[in-house]
Amino acid sequence: MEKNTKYKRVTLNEVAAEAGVSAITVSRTIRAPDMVSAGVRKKVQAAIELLGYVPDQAASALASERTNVVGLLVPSLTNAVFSDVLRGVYDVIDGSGLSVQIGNFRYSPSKEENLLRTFLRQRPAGLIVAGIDQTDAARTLLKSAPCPVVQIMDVSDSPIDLMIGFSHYDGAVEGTRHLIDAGYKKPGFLGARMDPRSQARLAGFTAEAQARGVYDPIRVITTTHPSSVGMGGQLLSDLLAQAPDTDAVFCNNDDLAAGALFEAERRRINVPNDLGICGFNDLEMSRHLNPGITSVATPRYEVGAGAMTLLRDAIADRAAIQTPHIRLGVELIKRGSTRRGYPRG
Amino acid sequence: MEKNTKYKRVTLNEVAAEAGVSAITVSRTIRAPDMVSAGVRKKVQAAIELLGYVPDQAASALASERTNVVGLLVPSLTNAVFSDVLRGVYDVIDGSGLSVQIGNFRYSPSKEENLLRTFLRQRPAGLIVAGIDQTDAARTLLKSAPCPVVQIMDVSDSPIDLMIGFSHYDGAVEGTRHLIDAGYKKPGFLGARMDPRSQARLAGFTAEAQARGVYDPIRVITTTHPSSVGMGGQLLSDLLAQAPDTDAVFCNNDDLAAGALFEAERRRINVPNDLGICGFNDLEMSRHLNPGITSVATPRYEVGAGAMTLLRDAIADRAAIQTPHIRLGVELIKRGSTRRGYPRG
DNA sequence: GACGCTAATGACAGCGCTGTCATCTGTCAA
DNA sequence: TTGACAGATGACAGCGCTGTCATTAGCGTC
Repeated sequence: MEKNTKYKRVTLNEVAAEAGVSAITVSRTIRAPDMVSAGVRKKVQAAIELLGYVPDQAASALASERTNVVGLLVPSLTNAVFSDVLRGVYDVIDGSGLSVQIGNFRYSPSKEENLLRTFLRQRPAGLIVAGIDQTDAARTLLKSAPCPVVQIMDVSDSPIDLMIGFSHYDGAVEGTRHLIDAGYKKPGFLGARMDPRSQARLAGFTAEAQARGVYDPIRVITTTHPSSVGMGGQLLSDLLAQAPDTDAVFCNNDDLAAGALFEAERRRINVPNDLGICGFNDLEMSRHLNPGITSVATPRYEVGAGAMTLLRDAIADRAAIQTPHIRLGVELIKRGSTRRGYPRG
Repeated sequence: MEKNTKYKRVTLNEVAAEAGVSAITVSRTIRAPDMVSAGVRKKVQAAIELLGYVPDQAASALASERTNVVGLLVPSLTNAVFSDVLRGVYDVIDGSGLSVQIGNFRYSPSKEENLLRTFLRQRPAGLIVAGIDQTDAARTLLKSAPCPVVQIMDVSDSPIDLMIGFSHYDGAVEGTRHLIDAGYKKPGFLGARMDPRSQARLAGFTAEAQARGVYDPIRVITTTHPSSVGMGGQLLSDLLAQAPDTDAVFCNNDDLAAGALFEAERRRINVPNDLGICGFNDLEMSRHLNPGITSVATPRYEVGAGAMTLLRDAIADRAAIQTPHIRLGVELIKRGSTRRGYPRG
C-alpha cells in the first residue's frame, strides 16, 4: 500500500498496443463507440479492462479545450437552503456526463472572487453562482467567462447571463401581509446573517409594514451572526426586551422562527394568540412543530434543478435557450403559528 | 455578452512576450516568486494583470502530473451531519492552495464507485471518503489510488490508508446505558435510512439492552426511508402502536428525536417522565427544544478538520504521518429529555 | 471493371504548461 | 586578475490526449 510514490499511469498508447490498434481508435472507442467497428470495440474494451485504463482528464481537457466540470458557487453548505438546491442540481446532472465542483465562499465576496478565479482556471463547462450581488470584479470575470453562467436564488434586472430564482422581497411582503391580515398590530422582524437576500426580505417587511401603518423600527432586530435556532431565541428575547408589546414576528428564516417559538414556549407566551410567528423557506421541520410554523415556502429544489437544466441546455447550445431568465414564485404556507383563536398543539 | 463562442485564452507565452521575459520565468513568478528577481517579478505581475492571464489548470496538471484538487465523497449533502464535516474541511483547506471537489453518492454504493472513477481521472491530490463500507471494487480502486486516501466518520480494523472517525457502536451503547441508568425499563429504538453507520448504532443499542436484560425486538422500529423530523414522529407512532408501554426511545439521530419529541407533545405524553428520548449527533437545535434533547455528541467538525489536516500532511509527505488512524471520542450530553422527575419546560 | 462513395482506421501536430538542464551574469576570495 | 560559485534566466522536450486531416478497405453502380 505504498502511497504517494510515483504512480505509473496506463496510457492510451499502452491500451492501443495491447488491443493492436492505434491510440486514436481507443480514444474513439471511449468517446464515440459508434464510429468503430464492433470487433475492434470489443478488443479495445477488453484491453481497457485488462490494463485498468483510466483516461487522463487533464490531457483530455488540454487537447479538447473543454471539461465536463460545472462549478457551483454557494455562500454556505451548512445551510439547509443550499442543500436543497444541491439536491436539485444533482438530480438533473445525474447521467448527463457532467460533474459538479462546489465552491463555498462563506458569504465572503472576496472569497467568492478567488473561487471564481480558481474555477475559471479549470475550463469549466458551466458555472452556477448564488445571488446577484457579485463584486464588480466578479461580474466582469463572469461576463467574459468562456462558458454559460447561471445566477440563482434571486432575480434582478441585469442578469449576467442565465438566471433562475425568486423574489425575497415579494416573499417577505406576502408573509408580512399575512401577519397583519391575521390581526397582528405590532409585528417585528428577526434577522440574522443579513446577507443581500436577507436584506431584501427586511426591505419587503419594512415596505409592507409601512404601507399598512404598523412599522416601528424598534421592532426590527438583526445581527450579522449566522442564523441558528439558538439565535432565534436570542433575537426574540432582545426584541421583547426593547418592545414587550410586540405581537408578531416575521423571521428571516425558519431556524430563527423555530428558535423564537421555543423561546416563547419557555416564556409561556401563547403562540399564536399572544405572538404570531412567520418564518421563511418552509423547512421540513416547520410543519412538525407545535404549533406548525407559518412560513414562506421557497422553491429551492426547483432552483437547483432548473439551474442545472438551463446550464445543461446552454452548454449544448446557448442560442437555443428560450427563457434564459426564470422567475419562480413563492408560496405562503399558513399554519398554527399565525392562526389566532386556535388552541395550541 | 457572447457565451459559448470560441474564447481566446491568454497564454503564458503571451504574458512572457508582454513582460519581455521567457515563459518559464512567468511560470516561476507565479509558482515560486522567490526564484525571480524583484524587478522581473514586478514586470511579470504587471503583464499578468494587464492581459488578465489565467493559468490553465489542465496544462499545468498534465505537465506536472498533479493537481491541487482534493476529492470528497459523502453519501449526503442534505444531512446536517455532513455539513459540519464540510465546515471542518473548508476551515483547514483555506489558504492551503488545495481545493475540494465534492461527490455526493446518495448512499448508493454503485454511485460511489462511479464517482470514485470520475475522481481518479482527475489526478486528485488526495481523497476523503465517508465510511468504511466501500464495495470491493471501490476498495481496490482506493488501495491503488495514486494519492493519500482518508476514510472518515467511522473506525475499523482494516483502514485503506488514513482514517479518522468515531465509533457509532460505542456511542449507541453509551446512550442506551444512560437511558437504562436513568430508570427507563422498556427502551425502544427508532432508526431511519439504516446505512452502515445506523446499523452500527442499532447494534450498540441491541447489545447494551440485551446486556441489561431489557431488550425486546418489538421495540425496534426502523425504515430505510431517509431521516427527517416528520419521520421521527411517524416512527414513534408506529412504536407506540405496537408496544404502547415503551418508556424510552434511543433515536438514530437528532432529527428523529426531535420528531419523536413533537409527536409526544401532540399526544400529551410527558417527556421525560413518561417517555425518555435520547438522540444521536447533538445538532444545534437539540439544546434549544423544550425539554432539551439528550444526545450523543459526535465530533463532526473535528472529523472534517482532522481529515483535511491528515490529507494535507500526507500530500506533503506520507511517510511523516505519525498517527495515520485517529479514533475520536463521542460525548453523551444529558438534557431534560431523559431527566426524570423534572417538570417539563 | 474502373469509378465514386462511405465506413473504418491511422498519422501527425499541438493544446499550455513544467521538469530538467544549460547558460549567463555578477560577486568574492585568493 | 582569475576561477569558483550562487543566483537569475532561458531552451527544450514532452506530459496524454484529441482535432484534423489522410489513407485504406469494402461495396455498389453503370
